Amino acid sequence: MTTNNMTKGDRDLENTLDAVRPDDLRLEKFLPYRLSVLSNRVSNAIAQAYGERFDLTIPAWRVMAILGRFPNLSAADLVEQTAMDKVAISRAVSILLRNDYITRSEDLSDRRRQVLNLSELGRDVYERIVPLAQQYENDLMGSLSDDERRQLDSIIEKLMSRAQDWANRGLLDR
Amino acid sequence: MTTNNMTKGDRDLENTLDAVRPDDLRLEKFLPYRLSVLSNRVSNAIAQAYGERFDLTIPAWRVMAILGRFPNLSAADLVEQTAMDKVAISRAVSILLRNDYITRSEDLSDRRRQVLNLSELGRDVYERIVPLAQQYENDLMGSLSDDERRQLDSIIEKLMSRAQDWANRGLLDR
DNA sequence: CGGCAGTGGTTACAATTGAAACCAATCTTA
DNA sequence: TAAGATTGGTTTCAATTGTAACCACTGCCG
Repeated sequence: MTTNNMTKGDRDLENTLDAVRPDDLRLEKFLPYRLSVLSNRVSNAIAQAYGERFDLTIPAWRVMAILGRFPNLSAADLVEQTAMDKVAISRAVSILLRNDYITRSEDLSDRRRQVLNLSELGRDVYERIVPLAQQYENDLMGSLSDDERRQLDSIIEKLMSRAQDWANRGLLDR
Repeated sequence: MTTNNMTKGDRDLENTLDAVRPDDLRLEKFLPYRLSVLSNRVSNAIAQAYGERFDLTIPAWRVMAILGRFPNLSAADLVEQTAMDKVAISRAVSILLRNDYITRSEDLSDRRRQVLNLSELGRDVYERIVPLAQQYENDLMGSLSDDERRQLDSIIEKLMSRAQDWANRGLLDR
């Protein structure tokens, strides 16, 4: 999968959209590219729905989604749960505080920590968004067969852990 | 947007990470979220590889990937091929020109258009990146079974077209 | 105790991205 | 052929995001 065995002459022939060189990269079939396009399309559609209705960014909504299930978390706990970074969490939290969607209280046993929770209002919003989110997901999943749905789960899991490996010890030499 | 059918008592029980309310959203199983995390991990790893070695952003590399297969395209053609927007293309092109990876020439039949091509240098780089890109892809795909690989292709296609529909006529009322 | 390494969280600043305005060339149509 | 509409492409400005520095507090070790 390394060398490119074409002559220069071959190449010169190809100056229309139909010409495809054998060893070229077919971007539209390249997994990282497809993932990125797919993910952006999905995220943008959903971000728009959240944003319009509730003045929430996606990171802010993620924080709510976690706090909805797991009360009394600190920002550091959220970092762990969401794979978002410190700063993103901090900004999301400040949006949510501004909207009165969450409350923040001191942790007396460690005065650096701040314990976060959904407020009454926040829980209301949470309970209205969850079905909306599920509707989007159902709509997506609705385009798949049962078999595909099952496989997708395991596929994502595998790809995710492989990509995670890259992040730790980089791929290749490096 | 007011009611909340849990009692306060219910809620107070749940202050550990193990507590899960039945109708909550499980973010870690939520497809849009997983796609986003996966795509970011993959893109970041690859962006780093391209960037370090060749001073290329991902958009810039995408432009090269298309020009490698399809010579003599204009920026507008690239927009069509890549699903990137005008501005992103324009910026990518200017990076590539600065690096002497592509050439730009007037289209005499329409003096608004500028015809783009890989330069000699650009083609060299292209031919070195293609195997690198394929190596990343193979590594990812390597974690899947043959069956999964086949399915993934069709799954992505379906999800993509569903998400595309959203972009056109928005999901739900709106 | 007193210092100092590590943690929780925010702030400041630079780089990236997106939206809209913009300029120049072309096309349309009267 | 002149006026307005359209297209190709760039620039500008605001919003978003990432990185690094930073402050306050805790915990550890002498």
